[in-house]
Amino acid sequence: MKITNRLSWKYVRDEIHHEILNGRYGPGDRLPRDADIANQLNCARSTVQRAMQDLSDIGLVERRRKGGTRVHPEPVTRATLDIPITRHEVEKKGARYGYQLIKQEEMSAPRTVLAAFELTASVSMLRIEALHLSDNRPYMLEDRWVCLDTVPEIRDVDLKLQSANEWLVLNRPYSRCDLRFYAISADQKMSEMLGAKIGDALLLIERSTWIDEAPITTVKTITTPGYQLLTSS
Amino acid sequence: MKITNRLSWKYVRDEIHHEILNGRYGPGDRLPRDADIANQLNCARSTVQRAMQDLSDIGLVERRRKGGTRVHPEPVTRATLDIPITRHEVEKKGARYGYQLIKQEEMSAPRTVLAAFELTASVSMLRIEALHLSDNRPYMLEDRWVCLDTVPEIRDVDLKLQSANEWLVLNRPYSRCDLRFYAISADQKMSEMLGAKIGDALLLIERSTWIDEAPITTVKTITTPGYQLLTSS
DNA sequence: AACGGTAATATGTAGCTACTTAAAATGTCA
DNA sequence: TGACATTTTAAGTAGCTACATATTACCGTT
Repeated sequence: MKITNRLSWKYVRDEIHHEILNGRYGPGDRLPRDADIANQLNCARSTVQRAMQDLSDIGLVERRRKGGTRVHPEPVTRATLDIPITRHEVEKKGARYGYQLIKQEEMSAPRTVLAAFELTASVSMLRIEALHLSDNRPYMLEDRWVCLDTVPEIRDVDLKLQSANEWLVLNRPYSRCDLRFYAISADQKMSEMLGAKIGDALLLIERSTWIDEAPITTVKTITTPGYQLLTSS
Repeated sequence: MKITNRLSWKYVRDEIHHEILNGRYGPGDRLPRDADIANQLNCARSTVQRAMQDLSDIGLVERRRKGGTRVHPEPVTRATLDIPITRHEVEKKGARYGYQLIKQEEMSAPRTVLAAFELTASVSMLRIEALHLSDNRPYMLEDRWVCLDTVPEIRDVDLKLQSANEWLVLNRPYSRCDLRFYAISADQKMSEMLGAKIGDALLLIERSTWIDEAPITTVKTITTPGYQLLTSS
């Protein structure tokens, strides 16, 4: 006959969430103190704390010491994106993954690349161009720069066999990652590589990673026409 | 002389993170049990639990009851995007925000819109076209559908004064939000509205929201040429 | 009224215990 | 050997206490 009369913190979280959804509390409104909510719901303060922390994480409420908790006055749509290794992305769709190394050369990084890393002095990098394939059709074009100071071992990797994308993700975890999304028109070269028409609108994903303060890699991922990026949740 | 010899869970988290970054544990490797780590670092298991939970949230490790903790075997790049109310976005850049209602009409939702909500039967919706301005220049074109069953009050809102974007976000919190990003070429109408050239590549953000199971709104946000979406962190 | 120091207070964190639960590992029987 | 039941294990959760810390709020001085 022992029913679980303990409240889970998720229950508490959803309870508060509903009160906000129902309009009981609107943007900017202050919520009761954790202790009062705990008392009201007959649970421990730590349970309310966990619930509130979660609501704070998703951007629904704002919490400050002594200031209390209030509904976020400027609601934002917060979304989580998962960007997998390209090979996994293709294989998850049930397609056969393929990969072509187009170019690989050591050279000094141009200004635009240095800018992505917030660097001023020039450094030596490995430039890699590669094409990812799905069922033998072009899927993604990647234009990558790898910092040789930070990742000298990349010189010894045979990038004809394994993509730099995969090697780096598996062997060089990062501590910081900046992402940037925008649209570009396919130029002559891109259209050839991707099997698109010149002028086609393409989604471009730019990603730069660091390990602590040291730059690892920056890559422009150019997708085929019609490619869509979806949120994970 | 009382120095804080207690370890914060963030310290523990970073400690474990570093061990993964340093290659001590690679993708797929199993980490010690929480209790052992706690013992080793001389802290409580609950502290390790919090640290691990965080590492699990960012997708670095995978945890399962009895199975233990292991480094995620297929590392993903997990990013968080914040999409603010358009007016706030413009004002944060120091520009003056403007807004124009282009069209507003009640009609039955077309198939594409129903699809976004995973609906089959047709429902009555309010279609809204509007243009957001930054310093009197076009900034974003929004093409929106609002479900009148779920949000009948929208009929009484003067959308010439306040954008549906802002009214909805402030008054209609959602419990589910799907996002979709892709690139399109500007057609005749878009180019006129946004002051772009026909064929320009534009980033399109599609967003659909629900409250519980009920659809609220779906909107296509068409940005001006060169618009970039950045991660928040 | 402006300023500055101090007290009050709500959240944040750490540690402990006790119990729950999912799932892996093991054992049992056909 | 394979299918199924049982045990064991490691993470997950809840509750409590104690203390830390960031602000706000208050009060007294000028």
